[in-house]
Amino acid sequence: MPEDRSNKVSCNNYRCEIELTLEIIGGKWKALILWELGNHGVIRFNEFQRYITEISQKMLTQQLRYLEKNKLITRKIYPVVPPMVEYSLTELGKKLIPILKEMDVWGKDYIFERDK
Amino acid sequence: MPEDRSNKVSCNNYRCEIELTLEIIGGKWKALILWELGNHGVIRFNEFQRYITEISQKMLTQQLRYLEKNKLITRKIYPVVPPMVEYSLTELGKKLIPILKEMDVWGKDYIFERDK
DNA sequence: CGGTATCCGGGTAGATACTG
DNA sequence: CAGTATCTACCCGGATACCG
Repeated sequence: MPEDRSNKVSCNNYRCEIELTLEIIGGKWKALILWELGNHGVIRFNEFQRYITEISQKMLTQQLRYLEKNKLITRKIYPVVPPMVEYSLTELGKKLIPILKEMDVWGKDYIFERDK
Repeated sequence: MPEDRSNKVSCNNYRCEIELTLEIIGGKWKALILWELGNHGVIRFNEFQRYITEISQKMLTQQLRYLEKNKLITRKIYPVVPPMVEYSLTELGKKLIPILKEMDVWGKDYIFERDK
């Protein structure tokens, strides 16, 4: 799975933790997934598809696996028929939410200031 | 220049300001460039190449143009020989630095917690 | 319901050469 | 010094089909 760059983080200098953080929340979907989990607490797979309507099944699965592997979310499987899977934030993942909030605030201010 | 996505930000819902912010600081180099500007104040083109040794000339130019176009940095040209160009943060760009700092802090904590 | 597998196009980023 | 120009490789993400 090419999504998993956790072993090839290009850390050559002291600045690399920003690069690391950006690798984890970067890309088109991961921050949005974390944001929704921050808002709703627990989300099932098909609920994600309703919250983030534009995402494909493949990308959703791929990004959820990436976030799980990097310990930002947990995946809880209920052995029922039909299958039921719930996703939620880990403690590490929860610590990211304030940063996402600030990015949201900055983005709103940016639009306002840029267009003045 | 395909770097410029400012006209095709995929904003369909209320969450899109995170997406917007991520488009602006996302990718491999932009956050790093802003971070260096936050540290040093004013940076010349070839100084960037010393601070961020892995970046190619092409990508540096491309990313600087993108950031300038989106009003996060200013480009000051001195009409001298040899040419001298200085880059610095705009007010909008400066507001981004605290977020980058927090991403740096989160990244360090993440490494620590993840490996426990 | 919650996934996998496979194919495919387009854009990102690298290498190299050249320039005012 | 501070860039352009061009050519190329790779991989991200979309579409579609299938499965336990």
